[in-house]
Amino acid sequence: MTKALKKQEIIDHAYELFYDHGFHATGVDKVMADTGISKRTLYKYFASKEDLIAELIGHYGERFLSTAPVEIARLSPDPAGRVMALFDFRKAMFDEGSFRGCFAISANLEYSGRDTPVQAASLKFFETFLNYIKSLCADGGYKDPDKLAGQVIVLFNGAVVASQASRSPAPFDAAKSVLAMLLAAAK
Amino acid sequence: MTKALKKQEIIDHAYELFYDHGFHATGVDKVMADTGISKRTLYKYFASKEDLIAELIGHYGERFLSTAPVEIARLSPDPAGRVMALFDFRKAMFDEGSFRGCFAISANLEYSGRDTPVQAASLKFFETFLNYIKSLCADGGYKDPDKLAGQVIVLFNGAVVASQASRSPAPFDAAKSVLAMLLAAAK
DNA sequence: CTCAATGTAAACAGATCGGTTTACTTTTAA
DNA sequence: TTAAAAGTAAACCGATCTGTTTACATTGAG
Repeated sequence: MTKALKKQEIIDHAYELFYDHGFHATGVDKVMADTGISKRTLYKYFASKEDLIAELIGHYGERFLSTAPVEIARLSPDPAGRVMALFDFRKAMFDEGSFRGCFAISANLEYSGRDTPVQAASLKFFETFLNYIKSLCADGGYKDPDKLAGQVIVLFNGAVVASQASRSPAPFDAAKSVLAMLLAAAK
Repeated sequence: MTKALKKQEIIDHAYELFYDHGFHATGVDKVMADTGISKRTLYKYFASKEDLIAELIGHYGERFLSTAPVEIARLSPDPAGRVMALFDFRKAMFDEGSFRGCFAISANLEYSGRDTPVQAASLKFFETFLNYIKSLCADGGYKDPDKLAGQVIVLFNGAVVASQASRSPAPFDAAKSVLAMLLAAAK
């Protein structure tokens, strides 16, 4: 097995464990056991637990960018409808139980207040995500797409967090009703 | 010192520690040492660490309800302006560095996916908070205050989380601009 | 004054934490 | 074939985790 594959294997297992059980609550021993590797190997690929988590956030971002745009374009062939489709996309994942909240938000809050690689990685993700929303707004032909994107991301984060906390996709409906107004005004 | 005072002392110290350093990252030993009590005393007042955290969420809610309405009424003598004043109230705390995110959201996310007293307590807080927003909407004379409150809380949570993650009050401005539209439409 | 309640300090339990290191085996590529 | 690279298992480090228990001191109300 090549280096890259081994590393990817660690990432895949660690990603699921941290996502499901939290960051401080999941020890590196669990990651080792789950992946089936020794501690030495783990620390050959990652300098520290926090560095591993930072890389996982990058992995989360890449996964999002490689799946969301395709699915969103499928949901709305019309570019103008894709901002709304972003919300439908996430809501659908909540409905089917495959969305467990935003990995980057969860990581950021759990390491909140400190300066760690985790903070840097999550801030980078937020920037990437905001840029994606900006592109959706611009391509949709909306006025002042940068300002609109800033409003949309707040709405989106609120829906994600509330859905995760309440284990219900209902907050997405409230968010979508606000978004509809926002989009109508920016048409 | 009476029972109630002793318990309150534990709560006060534990509240600060968990707020600043996170829940799993803060051990009960730290709470003991900081409060200046023995482990036996701690476990006399609280059955477990998770029960302690659940009570802290209740404490967070009480603290909010005993301070926010007063300050918000001061910020906006006109009831119609108090929904917006809620956002100004929190934004001001971010500006002065005294707001560290929502205690209940942080706790809920860190214990996400499991069924603990922490979940129950945070859900109860969200309900209390939503009811407060509903009362602000109703007293402000807005149409369909229950629906409006559901939209407002999503917006609010999004601003809180984004501010905490980015350590900037800027998301509150985006949220406020959306809220202004929302309130205008519900006038 | 006395006795029960409340507190303390500290040992103990068994487990886990992140991280390093040693000794040995397997794989892989020249 | 051989030597380097990469892997393993496991001991070790010092610290921490939640929670229980024991033995003793303080306190306060009747």
